[in-house]
Amino acid sequence: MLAVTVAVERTVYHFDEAFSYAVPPDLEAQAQPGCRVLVPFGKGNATRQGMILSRTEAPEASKLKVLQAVLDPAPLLSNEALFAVPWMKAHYFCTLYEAVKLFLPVGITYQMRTFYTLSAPVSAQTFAAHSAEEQAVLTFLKAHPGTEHRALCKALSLPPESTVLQALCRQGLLTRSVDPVRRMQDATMQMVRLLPQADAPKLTRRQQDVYRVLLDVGCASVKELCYFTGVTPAVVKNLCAHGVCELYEQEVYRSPFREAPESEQAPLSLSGEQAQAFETLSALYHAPRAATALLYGVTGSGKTSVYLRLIDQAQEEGRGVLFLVPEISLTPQMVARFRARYGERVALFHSGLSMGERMDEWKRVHRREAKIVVGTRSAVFAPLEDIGLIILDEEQESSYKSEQSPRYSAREVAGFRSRYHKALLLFGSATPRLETYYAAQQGKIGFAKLLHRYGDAKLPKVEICDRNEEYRAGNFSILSDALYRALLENLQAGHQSILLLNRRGYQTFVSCRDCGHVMTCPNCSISLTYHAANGRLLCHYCGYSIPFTAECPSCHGHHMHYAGMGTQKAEEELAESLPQARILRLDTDATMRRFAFEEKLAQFAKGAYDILVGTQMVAKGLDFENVTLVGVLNADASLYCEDFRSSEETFDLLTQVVGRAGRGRFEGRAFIQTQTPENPIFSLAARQAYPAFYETELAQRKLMLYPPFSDLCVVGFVGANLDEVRAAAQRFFGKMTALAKEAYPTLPLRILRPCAARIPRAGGKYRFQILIKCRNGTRFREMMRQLLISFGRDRQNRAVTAFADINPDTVW
DNA sequence: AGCACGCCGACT
DNA sequence: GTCGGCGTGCTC
Repeated sequence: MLAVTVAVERTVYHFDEAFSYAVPPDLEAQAQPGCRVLVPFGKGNATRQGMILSRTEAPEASKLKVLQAVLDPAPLLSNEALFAVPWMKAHYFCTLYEAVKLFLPVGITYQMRTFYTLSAPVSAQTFAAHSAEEQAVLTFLKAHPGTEHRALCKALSLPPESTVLQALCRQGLLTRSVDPVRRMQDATMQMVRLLPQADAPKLTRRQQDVYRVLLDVGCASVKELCYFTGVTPAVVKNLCAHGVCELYEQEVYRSPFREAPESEQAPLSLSGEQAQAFETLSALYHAPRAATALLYGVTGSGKTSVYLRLIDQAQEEGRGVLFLVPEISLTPQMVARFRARYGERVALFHSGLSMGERMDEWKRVHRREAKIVVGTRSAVFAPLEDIGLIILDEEQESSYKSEQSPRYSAREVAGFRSRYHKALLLFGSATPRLETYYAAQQGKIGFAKLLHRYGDAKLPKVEICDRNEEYRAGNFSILSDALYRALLENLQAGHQSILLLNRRGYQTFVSCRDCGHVMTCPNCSISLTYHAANGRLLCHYCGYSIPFTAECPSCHGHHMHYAGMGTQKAEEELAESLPQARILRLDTDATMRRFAFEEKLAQFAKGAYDILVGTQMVAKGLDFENVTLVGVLNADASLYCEDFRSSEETFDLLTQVVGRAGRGRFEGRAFIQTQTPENPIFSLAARQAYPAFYETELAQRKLMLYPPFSDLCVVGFVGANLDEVRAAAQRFFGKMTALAKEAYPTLPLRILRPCAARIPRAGGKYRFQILIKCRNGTRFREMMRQLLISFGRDRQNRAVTAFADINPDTVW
């Protein structure tokens, strides 16, 4: 007897597995792995969706439940995806179906909807025996059989908690059916074509116009035909009625591209250094095995040209390409460049697409009509076959890691796919993560370098401004004297400026305005966070805390300071000190619509503004000729936040923002405002000296046992009651230490005690965490799986949910 | 997460 | 003597 294993939707991690179902004979042919199905599940045998993972043989006597229906005529998931699903579950502690969903566009999902119909005509006697409300339901359903639950409630304005429908079903008057409904239909276009035997009888003038065009082209969309001939659709319809032509539907794609591609096949000319990098990477691309490589290229060295040359090559050989970018660098210019070069072969995926656009781009890739996928994190799941090349541009970006369940890393998933396809996985960056550069240096992955700016453009001159001096002198403005003067000069010279307000981790750390001393944890080399609730400074890595005092422990001054600053306030202050300047403010926050953002940037490019103030987003990717001055208002904000990656992120940010100035013919200047000018990170970033930064930072990581010398695993606990959350975390900690000792004595582990999360309360729920320094291997993940399952099964933890995240990119 | 089974208190 | 409260346990 044929059986299938099925990933069932809406299961919970601690009882999730591939469930087996018997396949009735009539579904045997259709029940293929990769097809969605409906299955009975649980005590009540409620219908649920599932995904067939594999076909197996079940013993004749087994009492399996039976598959109800197969929803897809052909598999939606490839063998690769089916293979990846259990892999995702093991790595990211999600359910099988959660993993399945990542591979599908949302629009393609079915929703289970309840429909009501009258079981039989209702006699007048029965009708009269019911309440007014019930009578309304019966009357409505007589007129509109098969009405969906929500529509019915809306039409009769029934309250959501109403039990009228249930009651009528119980009495046998109504029949309820639960059916799957596609969330998003295929888009179609109405087309018209000439019928073969059509000899034109007497036609009106307008009909003749249409007929003549159709003779020419054979078929056309009704819309276009009407536009072309200047008639209304009625004329076309009439023509069809005369048997001259016929209407039909054709599927069309909802496209995220606003314009047709302008074909431009500019030949790529590579510099000697670029050509050499290309040769190195090309050799890895052609290797018979999967390969990983780092393309380390200083800002402005032209990494993109190398990428494009590699993509050309993969295209010529007919292999698929996955090009991933962080959200912020997916600019319209970049998309246009890809479109111009590769036309319709490019599919685009990013968060700004509508559900329909996303689904249709997915379909184009699934049908092999597009072989180049460009997109952000989730594009890593695109249904590409025969991948030859995967590129992760700006690989250090934290947007490659999902912060919601399933907490996958696009880097790792890309690694999985490159191994499956024996493809080249290429990481590109001017400031790679330490882990990646380390692997390249150790020879674990390929290494190509671009050490010179293209065309030998000069780096801007960088000045580091010591804010402490000025604070002591009473200048608490957001602008240091030097930066203020430079802005003024730039304004008078008619050049533009960019100011970065570093908001990552701002307002969390405490520092002294007199001497610049930053309060850090003695155990973790991480800055302490001020908690107003108990008036203490806290370390979220180890739980260390001290009472907050107004006195600086270093200089005994009394100007301890922990306030942050928003872009809005910065803009106001700026307008006050430079009233003649036209200021543009840009926020990363999703509050701003996509178009508004693009529009404003275009205006800035045209010179409608003098100064651009913004957050992280202004630091990366923007390329304006006339920008000759860049200022970082608060370089420290991201530096002393409680994350071991803060140095790396700050270095990245500063390097990028400094690279924004002087990209055109004018020489650029950059100003970095800081309270800790003695920190070597500033002069290193000013010189774009990544290798030197890498050496110092690597030594730190080794000392503190941080990546690449270990992996970090965060176990998070969430619940409405603080005591219960704390107790649950404590129990987990106890179980884990015991299990580690008994069952995994050889596993390298350091389990830190439970403590409140960095954001201890969010969405009305309390959050605790346990931090573990570990080795992310099969055995560690197996141990974590056991712990999470037993946690979920323990009655005591009912009010608390737990999750695990290995190597999260941002502190929770 | 749902859903049913089961064992105690307020009603016909 | 029955309806239904929610505590408990299972999900092919």
